[in-house]
Amino acid sequence: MRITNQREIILEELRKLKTHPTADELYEVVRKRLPRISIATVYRNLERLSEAGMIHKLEYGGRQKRFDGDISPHSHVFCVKCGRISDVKTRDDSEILDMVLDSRGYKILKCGVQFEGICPFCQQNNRSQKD
Amino acid sequence: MRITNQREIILEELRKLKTHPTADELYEVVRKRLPRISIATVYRNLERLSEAGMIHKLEYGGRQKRFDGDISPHSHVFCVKCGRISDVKTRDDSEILDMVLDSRGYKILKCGVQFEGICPFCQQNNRSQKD
DNA sequence: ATTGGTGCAAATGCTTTGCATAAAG
DNA sequence: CTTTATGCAAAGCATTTGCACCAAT
Repeated sequence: MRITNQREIILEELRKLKTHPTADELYEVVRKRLPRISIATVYRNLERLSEAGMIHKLEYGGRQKRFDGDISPHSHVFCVKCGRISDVKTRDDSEILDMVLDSRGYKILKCGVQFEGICPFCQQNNRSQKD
Repeated sequence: MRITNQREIILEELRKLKTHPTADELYEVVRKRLPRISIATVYRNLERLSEAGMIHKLEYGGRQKRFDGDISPHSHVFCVKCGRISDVKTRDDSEILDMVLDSRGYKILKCGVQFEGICPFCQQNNRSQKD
């Protein structure tokens, strides 16, 4: 994979953010350093980087995809009100595969626990940040 | 929730299918019984029914949502090649919440294990059914 | 009678693509 | 010099919405 300026800065900025940004949120951040970058470039690079396993693509709640520059093993909670995603610390992940009794002939490549809940902000406000 | 003909038949047909259909796949099936039904009605009802907990909405892989008329506790595998979703039998689900060490102030509403893999069909063909 | 649901078509919103140009190796 | 990536604008696709009409309670 060719190292372009755009690719480098996208990765760098994503790694700085702890917010699991959407593509357009990251685009706004990257734009401060590369004002002429296209949103298409951001999408294309996030795709390439996640294929390469250098970042994680998070798909929750049927909304916008979110991206995580931290690829160390951890789980996520999705706030059903505002769509925010946060980290969840859990015990060892590998126990999960031991739970499988019948996978119907699938070759299982990966597994993960996904949580849904209400984030601290929405608990206080009893409504969404973004709705 | 009012019981309309459309709503009844959508639920009935979804419960018959073991394939975790997308909204448009279900639309094609329902259309055989209600030729004048609109895809919007299918979407609206799938939404209402899943809010009511009568069906499950499955969101995997950033593709089309899939729906499951079987709400008994079970997990799913998503085939990364063709997008098919199948059931996975696992041991008791409640152990998962016990795995949480730190949920960052979120009130956790639900949790689930998600698996990704290659379905038997794609293993044989070494390519996707739909690509 | 009143509320909620439907069908249709148009709109939305996120994401992807075609194409000509530019940069990387 | 040969890929591979970029920027731009347009297209794509799943889903949602506005609105007038219809049906269920």
